[in-house]
Amino acid sequence: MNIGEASKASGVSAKMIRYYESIGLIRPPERSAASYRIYCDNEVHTLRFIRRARDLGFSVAQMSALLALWQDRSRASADVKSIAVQHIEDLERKAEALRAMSDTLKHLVQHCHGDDRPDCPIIAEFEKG
Amino acid sequence: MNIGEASKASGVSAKMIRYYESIGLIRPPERSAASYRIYCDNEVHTLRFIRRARDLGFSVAQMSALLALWQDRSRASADVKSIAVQHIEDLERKAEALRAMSDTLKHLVQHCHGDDRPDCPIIAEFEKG
DNA sequence: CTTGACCTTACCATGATGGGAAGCCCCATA
DNA sequence: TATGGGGCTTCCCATCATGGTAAGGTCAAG
Repeated sequence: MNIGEASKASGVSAKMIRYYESIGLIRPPERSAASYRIYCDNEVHTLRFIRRARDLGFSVAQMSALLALWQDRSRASADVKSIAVQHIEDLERKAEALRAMSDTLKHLVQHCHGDDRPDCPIIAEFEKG
Repeated sequence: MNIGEASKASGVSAKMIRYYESIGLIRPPERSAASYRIYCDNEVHTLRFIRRARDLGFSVAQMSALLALWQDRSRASADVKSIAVQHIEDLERKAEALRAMSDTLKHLVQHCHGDDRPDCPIIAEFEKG
């Protein structure tokens, strides 16, 4: 299977597959005589694992840890859980920060008449001492 | 006022002040004989404006538009409002995406016993076909 | 054999920020 | 007056995950 097919089968772009290989997240695959990367189902399986983790916002470093745990038959589920819990906290902290910004802005927007006049509480807020 | 003092007075790091200048968000200030940047209250005022907008998550491009509107005495508040409304939508979309990720993960975490056993629905989710 | 689709590597860009090095400058204190 | 420490300058590099592009090799179908 060429990289294009592996990409389609896994949902990870060819570009990112090469990138993940270059940073050591995945192992270099076999190569054809013409230096084409050749993937087997096993590797596509790994790529799908990566895609799912990535879709949940895990960083490359976290994915690397998760992959190691995945391949460790004697892993403790507690180890996986602690990575996930940590990540949930990160996600919630970030979501909360965004929410706080949008709440502040919504408040300002509500008080902006939004017409042809220059008077604007949003600008006033940014300008204030 | 040197860049360090302007930084303290505005809450924008010296590094970022130089960066904002380099990309044209702010005008190059006067220079001393020794090429030191010299800022006056006016410029610090602008920097504070920038910091407030940045703290609400506006991009440099948006801040540039907001600065132009700020300095335009005949602006329509509708123009400011529309930038803000657009940004609120962006923020909410991003917050929602993070929230969705964390909800999915929380669900998985709840079903992970998190002990010494390798059995783990989080890993299982990433692995599944 | 040609053509088009695919692959390879290598480099550049994003956005906002920080880090660091090399060198110059200014002020206060000994 | 000399010196030391801290601040300033520019320039380059790194982040993080991703995309783009260019130059060149390869493969398969017609």
